[in-house]
Amino acid sequence: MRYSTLMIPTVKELPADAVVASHILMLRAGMIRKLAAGIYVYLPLARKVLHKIETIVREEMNRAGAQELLMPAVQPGELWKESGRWAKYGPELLRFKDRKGGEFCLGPTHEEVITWLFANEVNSYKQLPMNLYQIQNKFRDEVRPRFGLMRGREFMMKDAYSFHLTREECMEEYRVMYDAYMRIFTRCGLNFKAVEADTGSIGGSASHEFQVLAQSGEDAILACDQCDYAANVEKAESRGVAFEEVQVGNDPLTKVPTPGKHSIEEVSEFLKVGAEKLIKTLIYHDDDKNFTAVCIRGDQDVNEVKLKNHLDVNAVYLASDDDVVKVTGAPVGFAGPVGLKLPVVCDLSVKSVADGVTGALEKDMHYTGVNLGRDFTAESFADLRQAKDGEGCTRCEGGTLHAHRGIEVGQVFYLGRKYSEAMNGTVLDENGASKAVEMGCYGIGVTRTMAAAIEQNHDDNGIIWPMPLAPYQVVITPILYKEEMKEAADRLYTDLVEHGVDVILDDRNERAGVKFKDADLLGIPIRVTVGKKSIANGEFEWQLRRDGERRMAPMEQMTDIILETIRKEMDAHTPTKG
RNA sequence: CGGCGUGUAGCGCAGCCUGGUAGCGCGCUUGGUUCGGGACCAAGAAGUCGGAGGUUCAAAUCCUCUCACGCCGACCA
Repeated sequence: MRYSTLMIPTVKELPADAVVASHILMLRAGMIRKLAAGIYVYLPLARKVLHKIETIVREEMNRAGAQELLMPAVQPGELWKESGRWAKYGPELLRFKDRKGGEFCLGPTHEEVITWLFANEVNSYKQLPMNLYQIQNKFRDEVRPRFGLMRGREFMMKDAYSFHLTREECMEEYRVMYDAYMRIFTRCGLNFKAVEADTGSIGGSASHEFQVLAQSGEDAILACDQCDYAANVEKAESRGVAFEEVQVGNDPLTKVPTPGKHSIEEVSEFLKVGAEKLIKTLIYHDDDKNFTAVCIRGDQDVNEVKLKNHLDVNAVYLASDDDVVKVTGAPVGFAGPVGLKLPVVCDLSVKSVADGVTGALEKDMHYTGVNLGRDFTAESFADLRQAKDGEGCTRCEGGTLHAHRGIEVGQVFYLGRKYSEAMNGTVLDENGASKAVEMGCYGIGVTRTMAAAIEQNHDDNGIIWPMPLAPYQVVITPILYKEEMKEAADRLYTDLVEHGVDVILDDRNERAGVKFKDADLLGIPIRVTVGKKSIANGEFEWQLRRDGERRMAPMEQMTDIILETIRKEMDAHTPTKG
């Protein structure tokens, strides 16, 4: 394309309300414009990148045997009531009524619709397995959209749903999708990790997230340096302070005054005992205000996702100050399991505390010499603690977990029969018996993937696209678009176009500096500079955006060199045959 | 949802405290000189000062309400 005909409104100044690199750079490079909070227009350059991501996604999904379809963004509330999510999904579900007062929503995801379709159209086990996907805009009314495309309200997503007669077949498909995702993100040229994850509001029981590693990522990940174990911290396990056997001491249970000391640090310092001798007691409640006391060693933190799963509730909330007073009889800071009239669940770390210290359910008082089993009992034990950087790996010998930040660009779920049972997703098996099918679902945030690619690939001058995602592979920059420079640039441009290269000819009547700055900002991987002196020597000057190093090439070889460079760059991101 | 903040030309901002002609930079248009890392000169176009109500002779400026947007936070006893 000729630059002069393209709509690429670049801007020099930093956008006022953008914070992260991808947001700033997409605004500056003329890729996106905000229409409303978390809602963006994708300008031609962004649309091209999205097309490239979509193409990779389609190729790999098709290769894995999935079929593309397209479902409506507008969905009847009826379906959501049937699945139970009309009530459960919360305010993120954008609801509205049609003229007849019928309830609808904008689809944040499509389990309901796909299951409806499946229930109506598929009747026999002979039609299984089946995997259907679409690429479509989703709407989630996020509490706080932020960081440009990283957390938008309307965003492009590839969502796939698979149906199987047995759990085994479903898990097999899960593995196929996992592999397809590995190939997709590899082909996108991204540095990413597949990590074990919690299943969240979608439901189900097995899940991996695909996280693009970047400092600005919203997710925290722990990954082993020895084996391939990696998990979202929400889910991560570590070899930490779990004890099989309860440690019991001999000190008597003693009530001691601890005036005004309510934090772990304060109590620890005041009583001159380490935080690992304290048993922290936190009061949580669920949506129905059922209270539970959670005990954990003082130097550890509760992982609320693990707690939520252990209690098998929709959500857990730390009790308010008032509620704490109501259920423990003492202000915040003095809760303890001894004599507490609430169900107590303990993290495994509590077993390691002998002669511990806890709140005494009385203002300004703590107990010392507290022993599990002797002074209090737990209703249940579970791994409820937050795993931390530097702790041991539970999956291998000697491995250590390290923290990373990640941007979740994809997730695969094993759903089981959650939706099929709720919505008549059944087939007849070979014995003629009706069976609810096993389902999996598999998502990729297409627009977020674009943002993540920029987070991972940029410098002070702009974006540095990996070749597979670059909106254009080559930009030809004539110092002046006239006379011999124009002729040489035009010839090279025509030649590259004929060879199928995605190329921009910067034919604008701008000074060279302007064109260079824009080329860098847009992040085009290869730039050919057409200058008077070099073409007088029969040469083009060219460089890679990645290293900026200037190279010279005989004019007649330029096309071949570019084709070869593109090929190498693409090969570098081609997954090994599998 | 809570806290803080911001809405003035397409973008970035000043003006508001102390009411009285709406301004600067970038961008845009026209002409000219330039031309290897965001040129220069000259002349222009462009704003219901987020919206509604109020105070006042007079409101971008003061008051009330409202909308939109952004940042931070969402509790570890």
